[in-house]
Amino acid sequence: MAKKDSKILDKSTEEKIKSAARLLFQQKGFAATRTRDIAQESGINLALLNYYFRSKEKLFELIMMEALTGFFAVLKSVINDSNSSFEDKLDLLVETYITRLLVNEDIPMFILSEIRSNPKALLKVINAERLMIDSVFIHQLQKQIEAGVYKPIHPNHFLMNFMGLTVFPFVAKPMILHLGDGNETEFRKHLEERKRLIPIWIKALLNT
Amino acid sequence: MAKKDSKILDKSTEEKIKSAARLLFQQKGFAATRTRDIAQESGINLALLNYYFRSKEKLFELIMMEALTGFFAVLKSVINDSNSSFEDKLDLLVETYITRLLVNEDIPMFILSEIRSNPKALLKVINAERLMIDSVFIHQLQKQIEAGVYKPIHPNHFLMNFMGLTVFPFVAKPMILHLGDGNETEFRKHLEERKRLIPIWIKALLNT
DNA sequence: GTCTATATACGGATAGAC
DNA sequence: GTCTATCCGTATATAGAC
Repeated sequence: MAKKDSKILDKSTEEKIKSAARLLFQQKGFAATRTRDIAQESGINLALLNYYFRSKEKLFELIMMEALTGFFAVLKSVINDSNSSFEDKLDLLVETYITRLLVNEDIPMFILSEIRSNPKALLKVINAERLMIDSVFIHQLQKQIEAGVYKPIHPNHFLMNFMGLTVFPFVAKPMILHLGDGNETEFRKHLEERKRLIPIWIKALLNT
Repeated sequence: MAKKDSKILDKSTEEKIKSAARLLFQQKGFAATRTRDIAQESGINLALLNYYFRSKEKLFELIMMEALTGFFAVLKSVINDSNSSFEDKLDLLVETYITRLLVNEDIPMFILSEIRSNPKALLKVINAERLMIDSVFIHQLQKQIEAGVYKPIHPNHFLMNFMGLTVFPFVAKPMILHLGDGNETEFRKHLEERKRLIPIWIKALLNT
């Protein structure tokens, strides 16, 4: 934001450090990541890390903040749009998230595992609690249930099912590859298929 | 195994250390856990940790090994039992895992996040790859599909759906509590309900 | 087996030259 | 802004008395 007027496309030092930090923090978590490794990975010197970001912790908070806001930006914009139907939102959410996660597979594990050690981090970014449960999305679901389109279900179950089907494969990828017959490419192919399948499945669950 | 002849029920020092280590490693992961904290938590002295387990790493490997074998013991015994039907296995697996995880909620996150940094750890314990995909359980599913009882589905999708619905809530608990209306007790109540619901849902998916 | 004291290494952070 | 050299706290591990 500050010094982004540079006409050159080369990443600034600051950006190089952030990229490396993102990579390492997301792969290994805060505690297992060494600032020295971040420095090396970004091709700069260790001292510059502190010069730009003051401390490992500050740098981490920045990365986590950006990951969280990025992750929830989509969600927030979609689930409270009153111009689209429940079914539209369902399609859009699944499609958008799987697409994004396929280019950045480590995000869910990163967020979930780090939040476990520091749950307050969530509060800063998603100031609104009950973000999902109070959304237009869920209200529309309840309308549909009242109208008899779907069978009754508790919103929390719906939430668990929806997220479970969509993001769990990314969290459990190593295990799934090991238990199943999967190689990397098979895995990605299945995830692509799930963009289409999950909305269908979710509706099936809502009719059961 | 070695010195378990003690007639006293008090936990041995070795066992006290292991309990504390289990607690801390599972909550915070390997890198964020300090051996000093394990010592303090178990009420013994730091030196004893190395006396019994040689190093932090060795202790961790032991804890992880036990977690993995515990986690997969159930799975292995159930999925290759040829005397029970596909549907029986489904019920039993969901019931067993939710029950166990409700008393030890950190296990899935612990396994999944540590495996990410060290995927080879899996190989040691689950020497058999394709454990799931080559099981009687999955073969029975395919028989049912051939018989027209269920619609075709790729085993990997089935695996992702099954695990996603069952274990994801435990992995994402903090997020789910935050996004939903959940307090701790609601959460547990929903998980109890899911013992009954998930098998029904899975069958619904298999008919879609 | 259990403790206190300590060796040793490592990782985060800064001083200061350029 | 960027580097090298270094400080200093902390964490693992061990020595050695009891």
